[in-house]
Amino acid sequence: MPIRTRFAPSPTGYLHIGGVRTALFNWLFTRGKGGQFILRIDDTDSDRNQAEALLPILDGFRWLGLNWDEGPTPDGKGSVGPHAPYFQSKRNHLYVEAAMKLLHSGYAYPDMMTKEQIDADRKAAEAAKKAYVHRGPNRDLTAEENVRQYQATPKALRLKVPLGQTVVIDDLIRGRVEFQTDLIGDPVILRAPDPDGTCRALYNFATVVDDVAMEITHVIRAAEHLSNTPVQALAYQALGAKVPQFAHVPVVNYKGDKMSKRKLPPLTKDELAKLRTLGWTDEQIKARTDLNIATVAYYRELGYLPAALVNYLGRLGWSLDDKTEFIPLPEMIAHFGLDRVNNAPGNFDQDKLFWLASEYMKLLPLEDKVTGAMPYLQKAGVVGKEIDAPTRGKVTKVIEACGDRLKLFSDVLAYGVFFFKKPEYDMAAMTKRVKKEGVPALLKEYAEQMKSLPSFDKATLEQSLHQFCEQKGLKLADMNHALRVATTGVPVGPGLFDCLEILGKDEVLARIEAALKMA
RNA sequence: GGCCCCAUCGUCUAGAGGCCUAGGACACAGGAUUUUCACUCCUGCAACCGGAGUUCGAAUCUCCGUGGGGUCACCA
Repeated sequence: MPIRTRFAPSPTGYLHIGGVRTALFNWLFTRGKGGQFILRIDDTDSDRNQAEALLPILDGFRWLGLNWDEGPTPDGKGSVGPHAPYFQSKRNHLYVEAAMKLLHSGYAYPDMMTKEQIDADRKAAEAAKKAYVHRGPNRDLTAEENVRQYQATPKALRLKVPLGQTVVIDDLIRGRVEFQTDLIGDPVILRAPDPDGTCRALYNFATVVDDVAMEITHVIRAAEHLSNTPVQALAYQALGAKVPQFAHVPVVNYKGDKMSKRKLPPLTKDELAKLRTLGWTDEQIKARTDLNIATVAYYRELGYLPAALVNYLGRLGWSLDDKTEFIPLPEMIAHFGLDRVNNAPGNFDQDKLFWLASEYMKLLPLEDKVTGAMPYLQKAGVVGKEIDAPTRGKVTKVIEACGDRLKLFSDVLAYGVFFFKKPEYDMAAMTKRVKKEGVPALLKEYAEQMKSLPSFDKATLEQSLHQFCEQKGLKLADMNHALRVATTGVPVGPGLFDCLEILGKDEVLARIEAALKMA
């Protein structure tokens, strides 16, 4: 039997880091074993703007390279696969059907107790410091009688939890976990009818019905679902279906707290500042409620390589061996196994992700770096929408000059905006490097010399500056700093001679002149 | 509160009784190289939650604590 796993995101409008990690484990597991990975949309309680809220999730998956064999169509409007539709909101009739089957076979019963009664019982149990275990009176009636009552007055349908049993879950990550059925209240599987007459299923039941229908063999999900598992296992049994293998992966924390998708941490001042330097306006930032350190979109906007995020997330809670950190996707697919997934929750560490991003960037071909960095220059407004050959050529040179300094695509702005617009002078650096005793005169003199240079390539420039310094009895560093700040405005950047060559003679001379006016 | 899960450097992890003086990586701190920064290369800092037990021997097994988390909905 082929391995089939699934990931069931809710259309929330963004792809959460923790969710991706879980999805990735599912995906890796099937890709390594030749199975199928299914995307099923868990939209039972929200039907408004569904496609719109789903798209960012599908886009995120595509960006990361996590493809699905069955699930929604790329536009999020339809379904592809033998078990369509893959939207739970479109599958309610199947849940009702399954619930009716359980009612007729005596595994489920209509609960005639009123909400008031249940609440009172619950309070009484709490007062007595005992666990409240719901058992509706109808569970002791015959199936025929329950069917009759349900047809007369449809109420919420509950699963009849067997008494005095032990449910054993052999979890692929946790090992053997046992639960006593006497502590599990009869769960509602189908709600009482809505005003319009539809009876909607509850998550715990819908999931089981879908997993059975879609022939899911391995349920790999977040550890928070472990407590739901016995109820679901009971539902499988009642349905007469084979219980799948379960694997509960540890949750992802952030600074020690759960990186919950329900309470996304707000952007910090630094993170906001970062986006602003990329050319984002406050309105644009505010409009993107999905931008947040816990969402995939945030890293995408900052110019992280998707391969780095995948590598990072794959290593969070799973290890290949005692030393390997850099694990490209093909290797991860080949070696991933649930047996090496950790039990303890892990903390999401932006530093390590950043480091991996730089490692992947180092290996990226120059052309790809150019393509990846271009949108940032465009967004900053220093490069037009249409990229002509000279522009692309210049950007290529800039990226090349940036070298390993470029860790994220957005770094092109940090290290290279001044190639595309007049420098914004860092006054502290100006004071330190240019407005110094004797420096303006030296700059002026060297500028004169540059005018007569036979060519303005970096080798010639380097040689000429060395010569100049030697004649003047200066250290190269002195002129270097002064020239850098005078021509780029800032104290850090690509190699000086790279900068000068890319800027070109006319621009360099003009900038030195401008800087001297300020000095 | 009941039930369930978890517990090694600040962080991610290796470790399935002797290979552990606890290894690697990120971060951090020093240093080397260098025209700044980045890269690279060295070096350093830094952990088995506590207590009993089992054993010749325990980070590893057992029990009891402690701490953290999850879950107990006609939410997902």
